Amino acid sequence: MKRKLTLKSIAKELGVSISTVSKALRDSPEISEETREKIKAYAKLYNYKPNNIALSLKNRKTNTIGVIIPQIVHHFFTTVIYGIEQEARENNYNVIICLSNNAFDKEVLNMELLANGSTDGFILSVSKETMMKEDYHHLNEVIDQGMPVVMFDRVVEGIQCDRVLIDDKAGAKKGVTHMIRSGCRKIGIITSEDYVSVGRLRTEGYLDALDDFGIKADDKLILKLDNIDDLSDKSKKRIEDFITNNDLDGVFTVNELFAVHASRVINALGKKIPDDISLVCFTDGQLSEHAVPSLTAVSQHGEEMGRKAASILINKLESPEDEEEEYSTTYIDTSLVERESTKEVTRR
Amino acid sequence: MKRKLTLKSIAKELGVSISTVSKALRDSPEISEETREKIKAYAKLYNYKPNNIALSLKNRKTNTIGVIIPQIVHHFFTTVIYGIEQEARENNYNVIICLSNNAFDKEVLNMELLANGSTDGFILSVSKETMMKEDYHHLNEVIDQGMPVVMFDRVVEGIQCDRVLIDDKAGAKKGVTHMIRSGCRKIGIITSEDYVSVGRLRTEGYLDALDDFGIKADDKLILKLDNIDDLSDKSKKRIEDFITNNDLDGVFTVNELFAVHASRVINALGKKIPDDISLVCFTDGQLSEHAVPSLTAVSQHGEEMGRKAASILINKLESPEDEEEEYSTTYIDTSLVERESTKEVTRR
DNA sequence: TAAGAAAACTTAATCGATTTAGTCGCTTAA
DNA sequence: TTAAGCGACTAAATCGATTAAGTTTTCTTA
Repeated sequence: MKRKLTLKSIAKELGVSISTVSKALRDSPEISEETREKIKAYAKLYNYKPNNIALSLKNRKTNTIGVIIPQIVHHFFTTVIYGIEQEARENNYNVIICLSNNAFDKEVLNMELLANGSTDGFILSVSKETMMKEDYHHLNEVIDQGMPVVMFDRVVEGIQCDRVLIDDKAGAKKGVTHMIRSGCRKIGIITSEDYVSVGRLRTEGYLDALDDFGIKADDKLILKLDNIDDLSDKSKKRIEDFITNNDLDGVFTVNELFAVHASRVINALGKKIPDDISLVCFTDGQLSEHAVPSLTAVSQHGEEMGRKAASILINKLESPEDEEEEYSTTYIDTSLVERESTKEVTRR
Repeated sequence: MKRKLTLKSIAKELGVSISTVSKALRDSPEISEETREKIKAYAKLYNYKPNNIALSLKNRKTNTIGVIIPQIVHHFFTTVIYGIEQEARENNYNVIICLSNNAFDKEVLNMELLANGSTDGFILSVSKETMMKEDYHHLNEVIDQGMPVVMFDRVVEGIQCDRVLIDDKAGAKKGVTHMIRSGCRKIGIITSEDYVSVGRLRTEGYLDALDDFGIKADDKLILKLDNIDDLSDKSKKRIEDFITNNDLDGVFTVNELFAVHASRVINALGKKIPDDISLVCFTDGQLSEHAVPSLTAVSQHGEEMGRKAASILINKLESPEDEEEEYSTTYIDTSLVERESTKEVTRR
């Protein structure tokens, strides 16, 4: 096992000082052509690579972005990470990913951990528990220490940071509008409790769309489940009852999972999608694409979101410290992917 | 914006030396009770946390595991990461995740990057391109530098490292055996070209199962697609032809995607699952669970795999350096999840 | 030819922590 | 009386790199 090369070991081997080696490798004009070439040749031959940790310490800069997300086992987040990765790589940044598992304590722990020198800034989507607790001291702490934070998707108010959001309201409106245009008049929504911001906003979009077409909203047609990330047996049951007991001609859901189960229930009732009931969901993932029938979905463009968040963060990191602090909110547009679960809109 | 506390700033504030502060915080008996209490109180009040980067440099240990995977947008890998995360957290390690995107160059780049001081060891699943190229110099390099490596899922031979594998062959055999027991006699397999190890092994398991029941294998019933991670239009077409042109009563696929498309094709042909054709796939993910009909699947236990890989790596990292080097290969068992796409096995 | 400049290096400080090897004053035993 | 011993600290080296501030040595040039 050979030990890694360091400036010191190279210096010793070639009989020069450490700083000569360092300068030679960085093409300093202070070092003679001859010495420079010799050192560079040696370094190349033995594949010298500077130690990142030492550089981070010296420069007080890690060139690393910390990403904290509720859960990775979620297709949307994986696409966001992919976007962050891309943008980071292009700008010579690394990415450290930590999972909060939707738990407040773990989110706090992770942030403290990464804040102690491991990262220059954060990109995060707050956990559900944090949203319920409304305790953001960990966020304020790192911001206080001068680390920029960019929140995405699940954001909270009152924090000094940039925000990148899916335009949930407009997206939901887009989906529901499509259903109305294709002929639906009694559209139900399967959403989450209001404390999950995305649930609330998507519900608003749904109501907006109805309003635009002069359709009166009906509370009975709004089903609020308590967990947007899973599909518990209890939730399944509630979806079944919801669809069975309301004579709907369209169902909009705030995620794929709810939609897939709705599809199953509709099927079991002997009704046809989309002829009897249309189905549209928020989030365009594997399930929407491959379900039978495939689902018309509001696509979230997670990759673009990740790229945007990373680009904003890197920009903050590279701009002079004492610049006027301003925080932006960016909306990432959604698009509607039409598939088999909706009827065609006939345009005149 | 307040600057982070350092030992230096605390020392200055309290009028003692840096080493006194360090020792006091680590409860050294060298420091008097009184001084110790004073320093600890101050540190607690202002929430002092040591700088991880400095510690890493000093200790030549980062307590970080580098994970390199082909792609995160893949449910199986996300579960593995989850397992790694868990085990790492419990042992006070951090996890850095990097994506290779199935590209050789990026895999090399990532490893070099992380090897320069950022991590103590690696957990990786090699990219498809690396497997095709059979170029493993980047792996040998980090191993040469004394960094332990654990390979999982997609492993290659001839590298000095531990391995954690899904028992692909046994798993496939389990799935196919189940189909045979439930009455299938003409079973086709949709797999990948042989250079992808998991594809090859699963094909072997399929052949084994047939052999056990004295069913003669038929090359025409084996469809080898060239990309196991995606479902290209070309692959779709080949699946369609494969199912249409062979009068199968069972189809086994090496992943979910192939199965979902097979299901669609079978449906379109007007055949019933499982009455006319049974369907079993490797990998128990979202698609198998939520498809209609839901798919009987060979479950891979990714989380267990991740935990195991992390535990092996951490063990290596914590054991004395000069210990006899031995490399293990661990198989993670699979289990069969029976769902709607297969008939029940009638036992006598 | 001697002072000044330029070339080519080396020394040492620094980042933030740990740790070994001192230092200094005070007590205690021979 | 004095050296040894001890308690309570501090100084300095170290991890691996960068860089400002020296130090030589050689070359110009008045």
